[in-house]
Parts: sequence; C-alpha cells; structure tokens
Amino acid sequence: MKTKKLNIYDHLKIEKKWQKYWISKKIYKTTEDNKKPSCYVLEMFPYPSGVGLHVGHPRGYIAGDVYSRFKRMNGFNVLHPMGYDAFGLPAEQYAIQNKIHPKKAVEENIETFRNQLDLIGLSYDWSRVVNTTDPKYYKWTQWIFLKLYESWYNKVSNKAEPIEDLINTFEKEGNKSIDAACDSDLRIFTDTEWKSLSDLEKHNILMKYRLAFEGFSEVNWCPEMGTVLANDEIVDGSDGKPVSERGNHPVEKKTLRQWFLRITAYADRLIEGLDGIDWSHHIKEIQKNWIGKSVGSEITFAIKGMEEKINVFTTRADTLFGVTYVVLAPEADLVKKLLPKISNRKDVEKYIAGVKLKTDEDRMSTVKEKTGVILEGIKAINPANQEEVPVFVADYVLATYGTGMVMAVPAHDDRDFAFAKKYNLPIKEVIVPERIDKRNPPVEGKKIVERKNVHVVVKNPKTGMYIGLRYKKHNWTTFPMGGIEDGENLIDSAKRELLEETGYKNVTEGVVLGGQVRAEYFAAHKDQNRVSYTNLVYFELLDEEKEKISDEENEEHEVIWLSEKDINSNLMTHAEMDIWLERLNKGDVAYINDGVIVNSREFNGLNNLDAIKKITDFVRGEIVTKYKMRDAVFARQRYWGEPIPLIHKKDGTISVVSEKKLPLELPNVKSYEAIGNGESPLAGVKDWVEKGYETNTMPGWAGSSWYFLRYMDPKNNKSFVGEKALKYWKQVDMYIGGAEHATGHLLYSRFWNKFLFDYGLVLEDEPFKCYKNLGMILGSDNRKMSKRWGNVVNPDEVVKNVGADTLRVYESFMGPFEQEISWSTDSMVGSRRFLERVWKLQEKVIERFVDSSDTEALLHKTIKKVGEDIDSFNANTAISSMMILLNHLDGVESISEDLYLNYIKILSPFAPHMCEEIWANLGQKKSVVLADWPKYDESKIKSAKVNIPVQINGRVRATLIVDTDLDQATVEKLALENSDVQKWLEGKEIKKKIFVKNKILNLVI
RNA sequence: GCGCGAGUGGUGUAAUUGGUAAACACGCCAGUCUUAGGAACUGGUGGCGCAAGCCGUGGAGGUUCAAGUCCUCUCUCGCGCACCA
Repeated sequence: MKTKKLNIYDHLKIEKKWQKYWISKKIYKTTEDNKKPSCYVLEMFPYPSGVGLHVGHPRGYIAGDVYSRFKRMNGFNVLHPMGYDAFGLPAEQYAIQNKIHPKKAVEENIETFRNQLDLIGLSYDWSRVVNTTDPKYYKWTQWIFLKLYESWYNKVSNKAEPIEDLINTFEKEGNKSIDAACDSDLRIFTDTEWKSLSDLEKHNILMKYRLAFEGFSEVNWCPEMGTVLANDEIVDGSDGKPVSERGNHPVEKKTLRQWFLRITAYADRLIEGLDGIDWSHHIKEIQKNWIGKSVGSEITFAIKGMEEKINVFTTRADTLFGVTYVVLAPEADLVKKLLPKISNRKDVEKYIAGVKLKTDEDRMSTVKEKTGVILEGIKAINPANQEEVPVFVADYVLATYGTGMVMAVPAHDDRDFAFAKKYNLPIKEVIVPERIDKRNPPVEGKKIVERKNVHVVVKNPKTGMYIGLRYKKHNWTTFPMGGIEDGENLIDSAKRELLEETGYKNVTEGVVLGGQVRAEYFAAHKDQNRVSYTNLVYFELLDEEKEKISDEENEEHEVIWLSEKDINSNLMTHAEMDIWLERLNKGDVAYINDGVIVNSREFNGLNNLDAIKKITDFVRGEIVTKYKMRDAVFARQRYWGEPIPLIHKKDGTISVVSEKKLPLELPNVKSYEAIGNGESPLAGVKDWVEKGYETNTMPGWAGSSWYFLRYMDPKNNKSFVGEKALKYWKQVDMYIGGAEHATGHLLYSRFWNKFLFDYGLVLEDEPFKCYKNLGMILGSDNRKMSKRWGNVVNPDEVVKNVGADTLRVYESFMGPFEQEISWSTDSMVGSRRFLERVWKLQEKVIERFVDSSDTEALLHKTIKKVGEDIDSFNANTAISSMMILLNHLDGVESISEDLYLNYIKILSPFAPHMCEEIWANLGQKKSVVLADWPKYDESKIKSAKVNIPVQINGRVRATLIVDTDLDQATVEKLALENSDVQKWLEGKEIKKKIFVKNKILNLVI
C-alpha cells in the first residue's frame, strides 16, 4: 500500500485558485449549440440594495447552481445567467438616503453585490448580465409597453391584436360586433357615428380598449415619500395602520391620473395556464385566489314606479326567493340617480359622506359591524315572485366588484344576516339542509308523509346537563320532540312537547336555533316514509317544578339527564346529530350551506346547485364571470424608473415615441427626490414637459416582467430577443425565487409573456416551466435576518472561515428547499467535517484497487440517489446519501481511484472548488465542471443480501439476512427455523401469511 | 371568516409512497490520543423497565395482516386573501 503525503484542506487557497481558473477559461460561457439539448436555469435577479447579502440570499443561487452544474454534466447546454433589477423604490430610497445619484448608487451596489457572489463560486455566464436601468435594456421595456399601448384584447380570438385592426373595424361597422376586454362604460356606435367623432373623442374611446391605458384611480399615496405605492409595497404598521414597507411612512388614499395595464383581459388564461406548469401547489393557489374567478348571475330588479333598474350580481341565484332587501354600494352610480327621488335624501347623503371619510382600513376593521341607510320611497321588485323589498345603501357592498349592487338573502349569507339582525329586517329561509337518516333510511315503495317537527333542547344551567328521553321499547335516546300542530308557532309547540313528554314547564324564553332541516326516514310504527322539516328550539330550565305526565307517555319513555359528552356521542334524532350540534354550538346563525330548495314555488325540492341555472333562466338573468383581480397600475410618480414613451399633445390626444427614437432616456435632474405634490420629479424638468413627454415613470416591476427573455440574447439591438436564441432556449426550464413575488412579479411576467406570445414574439405561452419556491433562512433567533435584530450572518465571513464549499453544502443540507429554516453556525461544522473527510479519503486511493461488491453496490445506489435528488430539488437527502457512502468508505482499507473519481463527480455540484482540486490531484486534465455525470448500473445496486423483518401479528420479532429475491416458501422456511420466531409461535396456529418480496414476512396467529 | 400547508427525539430533519419509525447531521454522554483544542478519532444516545418486554410520529376514532403515510372528527401553528355577494 502506498501512502501519500496529503496537504491540509486549505479552502482559501483552493477556492481562489479555481475561481480564477474558471474565469480565465470562460468555462461558464454559454452559446446556442444545436447538438445539445438546452436547459435554462434561472434564479430571480436581485435588487442591488447596497446593504449587501446575508447568508439567506445565496440559498436560491446555490440551489440553482447545483442544478445547473448537474444538468451540464448530464449533457445539457445550460443557460445560467444573473443580472440586476435596479430600478424602483429600493434603489431610489438608498440613493436619497446616501445623497448620491441613483445611477451612481446602482453602479456601486452592483459592484459590492458582484464581489459577494463571486466568492461563492456560482456558475453564471456573466457575459450575459442584464441591468434593467441600462438604456440599452429599457429601450425594450419601453418597446413592449408601446406594443401593449397599441393593442386591444379580442375575446373572440382570445388574444391581443393591433389597435389598428380595431380602428378598421370601427370604420367599417362600428363596434357592435366587437367583443373585447375593455372598460365597462362603453356605448355602442355605428361606423358613421365613429367617423363623425373628433380626434379627441376617438382617442378617448380607443383608450377604453387599449391594453395599456390612461385613467384615474384611487391609489396608495405616501405623502412622506411623495409617491404612490403598490399593494405589495405596503405593510401593516405597528398600530395596524398601513405603512410603506420601506421607511414605515404612513399611507393614505388619493385619486391620481395613472397608467394601467389591462391584466384582467388575461385573467382566465392566467388561471388555466397554471394547470400545465410544474409550480409548487402553494403558489398556484395564491395566484388563483388573487385572480379570484367566480361564476354567478346578473339579475335585474325593477324599481317600483321608476325606470331605473337594479342589476345585481350573485353567485347564489338559488336563493333569489329568499331576498328580503337589496343593497347598493355608496359609490354606485345608481345611488346618485335615485337621490332626487327619495324622501330621506339628507340622511343618505350624510351616510355617503361619512363613508368617504373612512379609510379603507376603517372599512375593513369593522368587518362585523355593518352600517347602512334605507332609501325611503324606493322599492325593488324581486323578479322571481314580484315581492317588493326595501333598498339600502351600505358600505359592506363594494362598488368595485360585480355590479356594485347585491340582493340580500339574510337566511343564507353571513353579511346579510348580520345587517338584517341589526336593522331588524325579515329573514326568509329558502334552503334547508337535506339529510337521510342512515339508521332508519326510507323504505322503497312506502307512502311518503311530510311532517313539521320540533326538537327541544333544555339545559339545566345549575348542572350543565340536558334533558333527554329514553324510549323504553327501542332503547333510543332523544331530545323531547314532536310534530307541530296546525297554526301553532314553533316556540309554543316546543313548550307543549316539553310539558307533555317531561312535565317540566318553567323555562326561559325559547330561541330557535338556525333554520329547518329536511330529513327522510322510515317511521316503522306507522309503516310510512317521512319527510320531516325540523327546527331546533333551545331553553334553559328555570326551576325543577314538574307536572305529572300521562301514563301513555310514561309508558313509552322516561326522562334522563344527558351530559355534554352524551350529546356529542349520539342521539336518535331526525338527521344526524352533527347538524344539531352545529346549531347548538353556534347558536343563532344563518345556514348557508347546500341543501334542498324550499319556499320557492316550482323550484321547491330541487337541489340548490341545480336551482342556480334554473332560477337565473326563470328571471331572464345572465350567467357571468367576475374576477377579484384589478387592472394593474403602471405608473409611479418617481424619478428612478423607465420613462413612459408617450407624448401628450395639445389637443388632449397622445402620440407614441417612435421606435427609432427609443430608448427615451431619463433626463438629468437637479433633484431626483419626489417633489411632494404628487407629480413626478420629471414634471419639474422644463424641457421634458415642453416636449409633452409623460412625466410618470414605470413601476419597479416593468423591467423584471421580461428580463428572463433578454438573457437569451442580451446584446441584440434589433429586437428584445432574436429568433434564433428564442427558438433554442424557448422558455425558462427551472425558475427559483421567493414566495413574496407570488402575486406580483410571477403574475406580471406570465401576463407579459402571454401578451408577447399572442404576437408570436415568444414561443411558449408560459414563461417558467418549473418554479421552485425558496424557503427563507431566518436568523438563529427564528426571526427574519435584519440589522434591527442583529442576527445577520454575512456570507463573506462564512466563506472566509470555513469556505464557500462548506457554505454551499450546508445550505443544501440544512433542510427542504421550500421550507423556512433558521441559520445555525454550530450545525454548519458538520458540513465542514464532511468535506474534510472527503478530502482525507485521497490517502486511501489506490489506482487499480478492486472495491468490494458491497462498496460498489453502495456507490451505484448513491449515484442514483444523488442524481434523482438534485433533479427533484432534494439536495438535503442527496448530501445525506453521500455521507452514508463516506461513512462506509471510512470503514474500508482502500478505495479504487475509479470509485473516488465518481464520488468527486457527484459531489462537485455542491463543492466545486474542492472537487476541482482533488480532481486535478488525481491527474485529471479537463475541469470537473465539464465531466460527465457517472452512470449507475441498476444491476449492481442490488446487494447480494437483504434484511427481511419477520413480523408476528404485525410486530417485528426477528430479522433474517437472506439472499436477494428469495421466494416466499424459502423465507418462510428460514423464518420458522429462527429461534425467536419459534418462541413467539409456540403452540399457536398460523392463520395467515403475508409476504412481500425483499420487504417483509408477516405471520398472523 | 374563507383558501392552502404543516405538526415526527434535546435540535435540523429522513422514511424506498401502506411494509423494521427516527436514516443523515447537530448536540449530548463515555472513551482514545496528545504539542490541552471551540481539534481529531471510536462507541453510545426516543421514553418506561433490572429484564423479558411495553409504549412512541399533536389528540380521538376507523380501515388494514400491517398506518407517520389512507378515511372521519378535533386541536395547534404557519402562509395567503380578507365584507369579492
């Protein structure tokens, strides 16, 4: 055996050496290569914020890097780029705080950032770097914006089309046959009408169709910063009021001129597209939720004696017969029209004014406290039954969703219920839950009799016990119960039954809990099927005074006292107990689930879901789809963003900056700070304003909505991406990033990509085939890493102390990738030890050594496992399996060079520097980065022996070590020979044997 | 409130998808060595019990020869939305 003198593992020297080598050999440079399949791996690019990285940031970069290296070794041509998202609030705020120009600040920050990244040994092709603030880049952001501006969404072809085509149609036939995603306040016009319009009028109409359009909206206004914020830039402050995420400044509402992108046009496609992509379930759910599709009915209520109509949107047309009033949002246009016609105009105006004073937060914080005011003299007519119902204005109805008007069905909607209770409005039940008594199900062919029943719950508050009845003959336990007689009210009937059956008479005023329940059962004593409609009435016992009860009743049952637990177990009631328990627990609540229709004329008896369409048709309503998602505000009153390339003309119309003149570069300004009056700093640039340029700039997410395309072809100055590059790379195969972008960036990128797809400018409908959601690394105190908590760990320090490879291995090993996890410098030593032990293994290598078959089997198993785990982003178990192999190798005398080379290959994606060093030490010429991933041999994985646990009645009593693939008979024979097994079987008969090959033998005695 | 997800040793976590629960690592305990270190190596380490053995994956039931895994109910935590009719 030869011994080698082994140097110690000097990570500083090794890492520096190989990082230099990779750069000098341009080893990560990527070009299209049609001989190889492509693989595009991308991590979300960062804001170069200037604070620098903490150890949480590289987690995603490392994961992407491991995956890239793995794919590269498997014969893929891997595109793995990195860049900077440097426009937007963070960069601007940093610049303001540090009193330097944002451009300068960005340059500095990028340098810091780059230096930190380089230390980690990431395999980026830096020749493709993009920077959203580079005019050569934002030229194309502006170009795409103009494309959006000059497009409309055709719902017939279901895609974006040039606005020119729309204008042509208008000139030929007006807009009557156009079905577009557009503003809702459009009127129908003919071609002649169109032609007679002025330029400005035409311009204004087209604006209602454009995918990028100008409008006014209430926005989140931050006076301190003098700027508008997106919803995801706002967080709850310490007092619960909204504040800006950066700087914690208060945020309020303000109406401003804005640019919007009509993302709602793509709502359906954004939902459907999710089915075909491999994203974590969680993120898909968040997006679906955010888009908030719901299918419902629009139903028109006439107003008695007036021409105006109330058009409501509801998903519950099945409850139309249960409407007891109608509610309009305070902002609804109809309210203004009705004002002159009502007798309490002052009250209503006062209420509306009061609502306006409330902030969004106030409106939200009072979720339970409903307020509103009646419109005196207005009666809406329910189209289903011609009933006249009152009309209210209430701020629990949102003007911005549906039609801004709703029908109120207090019996089946929590909010309407709360409102009705407060204002003492009638509650009319039209759905009852439907149950079939499983213990006494209806018998086919028997007569069906309908009955109205009452169940009586009486609690003795002194003991906490409930009155029950035990039926002597059947041994049933029930509540007191019985039929309701004609003309009798529920409470009286309940009292009567209580008295007759138990003799108790002094009880509190009764409460009817919830509505009826419909139940079907077979009444054996009468030989008939019954359909019962039952209510639950609740009393508390005042005293124990009793009247004598009839012999007849006495003979049938006796009174017993039931504990809460008894009730929870089981009683004999119509329908299952759960439904009664729900009423008992929740008290007086609206019943809003599914069931069977009642009190609705010919629709009675229908399942409520079936009734939706039928009742909608009956009142000539229309089935429509609504979304929660709103169009995206695409303007900021800031300096540091892409200029919007539009020119406002004196006549009020707008023209575009021609493509030749792009990019429209940001002008130099004296002060890039917000000027505080709601206008962008650009509004203070004389020259800019004189030329009519738009003074708003684009929001932070503009440049990031398409950057993944630019990496494919970053230097192209003829188009945002060239055809050749596009055809080769197609889309991002693996995208890695944080969950905080679920409803922002990840949605906007999909939207832009779909838009470009409509024009054939990209080849895939979805930009990111697979998305992995990065779990945050918390500080060791389980809090978000932040200066504020003093729990920040700097990666540079870690790299210096233990090396980039250790950092990489540790971050891969610490836990499941998508899971949040806290940093532990203590735990990291395990990863360092692991690498040191692999390093030391060099001493054991003998060139032509023949490894044992055990060792070989484990190697092949490990190759397989590591490959599969990297592919599925389970790096933690990949590392663990390499540790298992290492533990095994520690126990053998020598290892073959071949085996060690394979080991180094599979470790190299995680610890590239050390692996390069060892690789070179072993005399390999070419970089390990370019090595082929080893192939495993399935036949070698099977080791000769296998452990078979022998269970007796499901408990392991012995473990046999037997040859692999042994058949049942042989294993059984061996098992029966085993003394432990014999001991357990002694004198017993084996009733059943279960055998799973190579897995288990279970003997049942 | 609604939607989604998760609960496993002292800790991070694993479990071939229904087949020996706790692999791997941290920590801890004992030992070895010594140039005394916050080093390395070896062994041990879920709980109860002297032991045979019993118990054990948030809790309660169930299905099964067999349940961390499937079903029903329930509790707790995290995330998202939040009066969306």
